[in-house]
Amino acid sequence: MSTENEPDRRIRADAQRNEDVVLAAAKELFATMGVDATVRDIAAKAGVGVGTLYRRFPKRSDLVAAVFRHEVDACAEEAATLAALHPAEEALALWLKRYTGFIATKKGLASALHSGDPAYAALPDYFRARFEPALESLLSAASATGKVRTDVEPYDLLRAIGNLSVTSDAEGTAHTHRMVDLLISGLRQPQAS
Amino acid sequence: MSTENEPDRRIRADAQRNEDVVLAAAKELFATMGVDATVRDIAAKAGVGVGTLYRRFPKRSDLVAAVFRHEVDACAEEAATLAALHPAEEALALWLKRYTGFIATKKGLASALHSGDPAYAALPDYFRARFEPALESLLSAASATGKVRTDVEPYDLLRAIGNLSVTSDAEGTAHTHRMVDLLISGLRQPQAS
DNA sequence: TCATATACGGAACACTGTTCCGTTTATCAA
DNA sequence: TTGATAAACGGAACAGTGTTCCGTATATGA
Repeated sequence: MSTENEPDRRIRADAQRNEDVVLAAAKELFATMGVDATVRDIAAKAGVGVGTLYRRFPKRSDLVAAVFRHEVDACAEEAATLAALHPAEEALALWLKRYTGFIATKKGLASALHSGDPAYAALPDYFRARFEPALESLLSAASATGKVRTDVEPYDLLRAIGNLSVTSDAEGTAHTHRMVDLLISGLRQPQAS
Repeated sequence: MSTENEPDRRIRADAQRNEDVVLAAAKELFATMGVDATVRDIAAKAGVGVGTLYRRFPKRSDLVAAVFRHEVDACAEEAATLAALHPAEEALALWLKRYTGFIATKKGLASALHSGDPAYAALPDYFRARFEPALESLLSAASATGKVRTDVEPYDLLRAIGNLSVTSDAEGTAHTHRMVDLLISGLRQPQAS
């Protein structure tokens, strides 16, 4: 229901190409200039007109949401990659660090998310739907090795890291990383209370 | 250093009057329409031109900050009033409820506060400077009656209520009030762990 | 009463997000 | 290969912000 696959009408090649290039430009500008980057700047960086951008993303917030979903996907998919390349326990730790990095880049979005804009209403669910299974599989694989505690709910862990990342000012990310390290080493003591 | 008192030049009477009326209009519009209320709307409601408004508040955010400080003052001053009218233990409980109500109206501001706008940078300190002594005196008076625990830091309590108030959606304020009630009754058990 | 520093009002400016529409182009059947 | 045409493109124009400017009005103190 999301992307039309029916043979009725295929999306035109140039349209698809422009959608990709706009997403890439938006992602980069959001990262460097913050979520307040201008629609005009994004269109210019993508090398398209604003009309083209608006055809695919009728509201500015649609573009923000699309970039967000893309980045959630990228981070979630890395769980499988890490699981394939590392021992379960290590993969878990590596992904949690990766996730912490992801959260750190979402400072600007946090306020937008709670802004009541209906365009963002679905994002929290998307966030959970993608991340919870990803962490779940890492966590259960790690638990199976016996070296990691088994009594931790994936969603609690996701939230805990999110809350630890709510720091007001500079030097905060260092603090966050120390606390997350603590959390990870806590995980490594199987079943201690 | 904040408001000129020196006899050099007194502020003109009409200017003072307009400042008051603008603040009142802004306070009401922020309450009813949210912090996104328009500068034009505020000026219109106050019955002044935008130029007049900008003379006193050079940035929109200055106006937001001024209203915020006014409301912090009002809430903080109520601590003394309640202390004069009620037994210490009761005054504490009443003020904490009042404070919870204050926090509830600051949803829209929360995102602005963390937005990095330098106009808001001083607000957290102002918040703490006004509220911490207010709660401190209520708390120590209540502790003196022996009916309230003595091992609670005022700032921790302020923050705890603030965090409890971070609810995502509807039905949230009911939940917040239940949790704050719990907190208050917890305070009433002297020195239990 | 008058000179003047101060303050006032609101048109105009700059910069947003968004819409509109004449022009261009990818697609596909003949 | 070639048209016909639906789809997509670009960017000027619109609407709604915050902010500035400046000619006019007025409170103040001598």
